[in-house]
Amino acid sequence: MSSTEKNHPTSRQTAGLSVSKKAYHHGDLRAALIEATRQLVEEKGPDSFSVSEACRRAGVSTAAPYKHFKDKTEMLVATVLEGMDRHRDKMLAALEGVPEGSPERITAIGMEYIAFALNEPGIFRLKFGGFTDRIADPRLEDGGQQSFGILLTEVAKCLGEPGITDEVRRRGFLLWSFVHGLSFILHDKGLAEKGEEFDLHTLLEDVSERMLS
Amino acid sequence: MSSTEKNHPTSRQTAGLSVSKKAYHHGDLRAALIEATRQLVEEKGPDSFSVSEACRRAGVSTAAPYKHFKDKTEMLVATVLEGMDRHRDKMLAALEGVPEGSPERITAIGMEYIAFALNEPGIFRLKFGGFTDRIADPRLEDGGQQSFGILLTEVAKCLGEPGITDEVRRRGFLLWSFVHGLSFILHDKGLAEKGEEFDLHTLLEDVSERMLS
DNA sequence: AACATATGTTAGAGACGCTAACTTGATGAG
DNA sequence: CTCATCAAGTTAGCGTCTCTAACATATGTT
Repeated sequence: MSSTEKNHPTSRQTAGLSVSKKAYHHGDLRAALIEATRQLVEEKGPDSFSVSEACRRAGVSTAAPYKHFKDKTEMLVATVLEGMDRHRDKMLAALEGVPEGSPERITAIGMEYIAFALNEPGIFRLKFGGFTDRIADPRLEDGGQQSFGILLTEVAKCLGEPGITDEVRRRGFLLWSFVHGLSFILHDKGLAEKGEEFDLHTLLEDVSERMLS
Repeated sequence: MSSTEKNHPTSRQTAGLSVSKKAYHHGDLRAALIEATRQLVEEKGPDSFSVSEACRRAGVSTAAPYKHFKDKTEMLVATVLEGMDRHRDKMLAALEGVPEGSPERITAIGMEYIAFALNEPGIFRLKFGGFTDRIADPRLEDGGQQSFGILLTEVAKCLGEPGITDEVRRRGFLLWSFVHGLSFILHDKGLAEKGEEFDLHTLLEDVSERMLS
């Protein structure tokens, strides 16, 4: 996993926030709290997460986070954003070496989408499970659009379209819906119940073909 | 509309018509609390829901619910179950008058699924957004299986298969994934953003045809 | 009428979110 | 080097929340 050491300035902030802060007492409490939050969200589930417990894990007082985050919600949002970054990077990495314009690129994105839901169910749920519904943060919106944009680009190439046409957008939307729903179902029921009944890769290939033909 | 619930001796009856239990102090506090919970979950969102506020709305003390529910989680689960009953009934009602074996029955189910996500986003999120992930309640499992079963029955008839064969299960699973994902996306982004870009009924017809052919 | 039980109440413990006020330590100016 | 400044931590405490314990009362059975 991401070995966030105290000396490494690994806290890559997304646009909009102040520049990287230097190490004072703790080192990089902001990053440490995000990591603690991520762990707890995975271990106990997003509903059972508490700021206090994250503080205990980070070894600071319960008031410390409020020097870095406005409130609990912003702390979770920051953790979600960090997860979205990783998710996007992994999807892009999954495209490496796969021939341009091949439908296999679509399934590669889908497989990575599903993998994220299964490997990081807590973050997946925070990102897509409705937690962000009532939060108006442009960074959340941008992250989602970026992921969708990656898919649309591949769909356009697969269909031989010159760019993001209406037809591309429509097909992409259908594919996105399917993969999104499939991820949720697998996330809910677990790989054991449904992942063994159907081979995921075959399933994705099947759907990609149906949607792109 | 009958609640098909088998009760253990302590908890008598869910809300509904066949109230074999007479009115004591309140009348039917259990049903009142479920209704208050449902309202609050829709108004404030599941995350902001508190038992205390439901008590205020029902006009009882904050300790009263614990005579009817083990804890906050069970109170929310009861509310979700009530919503699942309504959801299932509405899906069945949507099939009335639609010719047997026609793919229109598939789209009718899908439209009702989506309608639930849009009309009752709070309950939808509680049911599918991961809240029930760590809760092992057979009634939750049964409810989901029932809805899936309705779809599978229609898929079998559409494909002309004798029963729930492996192929039916596979096609149904694909359709379910798509509708599930579509509901989530519309739930997230709202009908304004995506529902205007694409006509939902046409979208569903399109996908049904692709999946069933 | 008397009793047992279901259903409500008040009081309070313990956890949590968050704020106010104080303390500490790194940094840069002179 | 000294010191003022300010970021980043601390403790103390308020209000709210979940849930329990102990008590009070309605119901309906006998």
